Amino acid sequence: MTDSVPADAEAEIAQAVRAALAEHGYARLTTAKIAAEYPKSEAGLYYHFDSKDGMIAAFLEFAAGQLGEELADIDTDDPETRLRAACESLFRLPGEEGAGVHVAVMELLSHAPHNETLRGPLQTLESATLETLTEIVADGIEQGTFRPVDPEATAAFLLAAADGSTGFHVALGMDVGADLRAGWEAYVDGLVADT
Amino acid sequence: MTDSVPADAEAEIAQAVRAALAEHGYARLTTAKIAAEYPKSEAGLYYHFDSKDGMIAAFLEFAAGQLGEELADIDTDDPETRLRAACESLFRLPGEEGAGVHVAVMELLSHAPHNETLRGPLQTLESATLETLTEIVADGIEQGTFRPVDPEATAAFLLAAADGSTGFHVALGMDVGADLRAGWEAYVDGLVADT
DNA sequence: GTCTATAGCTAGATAGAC
DNA sequence: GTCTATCTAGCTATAGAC
Repeated sequence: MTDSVPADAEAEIAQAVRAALAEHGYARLTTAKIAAEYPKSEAGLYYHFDSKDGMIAAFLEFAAGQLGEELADIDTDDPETRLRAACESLFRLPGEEGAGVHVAVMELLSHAPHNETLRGPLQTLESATLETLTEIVADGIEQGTFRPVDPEATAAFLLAAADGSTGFHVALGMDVGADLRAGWEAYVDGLVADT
Repeated sequence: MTDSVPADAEAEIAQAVRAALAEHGYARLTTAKIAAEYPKSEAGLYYHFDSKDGMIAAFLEFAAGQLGEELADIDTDDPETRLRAACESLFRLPGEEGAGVHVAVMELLSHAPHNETLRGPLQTLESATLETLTEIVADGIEQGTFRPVDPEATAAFLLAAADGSTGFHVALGMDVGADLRAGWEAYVDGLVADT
């Protein structure tokens, strides 16, 4: 309970990776840039990790934990409320607090086919999110809140839209933000059963 | 009309960039790898372009042209048919013909916030696609085929889902492919006005 | 555990012959 | 226009002092 700020070294490095990734992007990420976001030296990184990829994997584990907690912390049993809260979290725009993680994950995701080390942690992260969304939708159908859609397909489509909105948004700028929000809200509206 | 195979050098290099990008990913893309997909030497690349970024920008222009043509070639006036054809094209899975372009664009898209040179061409490409989708939806509403949704929001959401499905899919493997297809088909079904 | 220094390598880009 | 050879910078990772 004493990890208020001085977290352990590995967690600090995971944070440094997140910061460096958000600022420079994966393609330009270097251990020197990670060290620049880390209070200690570049060589110090290698005391805690064997390689740069190891540091990135540590960040992914941290990100998976944070996203999982965020989704788990939604404090309601109502499927519609839960789904809307999950969307708020997944569609969070760059610039809003916590969005750096999405941009960073998105970068790594697009590089996953070419990097075996990152593929595992990324699959874990995406699968967990997908499962949570599927559960929410399935619950909603069972309770009669949602129409009897295909839960897997709905969750996959929604998560794809969330992942895509991050990249799409950073490329085009803020002016699509409102459209994207209107888009997912309308999608969720369409799931709700007509009473 | 003699450009059947021996296209001009710049087009050949754009193709080499596409191939190298698909195989190695943006983060590991080097001029040596581009040259490996190019019939001539690495130094030859620099006779036609000033920098590696220039070569990538040339690929993006080529990709924009190809995607634009693909969408323009949809040979019908029926908005529903056009939208479904556009989705077939945008949601094309890795492995299917022509999908390499989507993966490559997706990689570059995620790096756009950190690279000014690529941002312009990418914005052009995504804006053009967005505009086409918006038009199709707006036409459909006007003709009474689609419900009176927000065309901009619908197009943005759909394009985000398409962009995301590429990255999402390559990270998780083929088993979400069917869910993603079911997802976008259900979404389009939901747009069609009840007669 | 953390540092400075640096080894060893590979990248992007250029020089100059042909 | 295309080549081979190479320059210089910047990268990952390690050595060895403290």
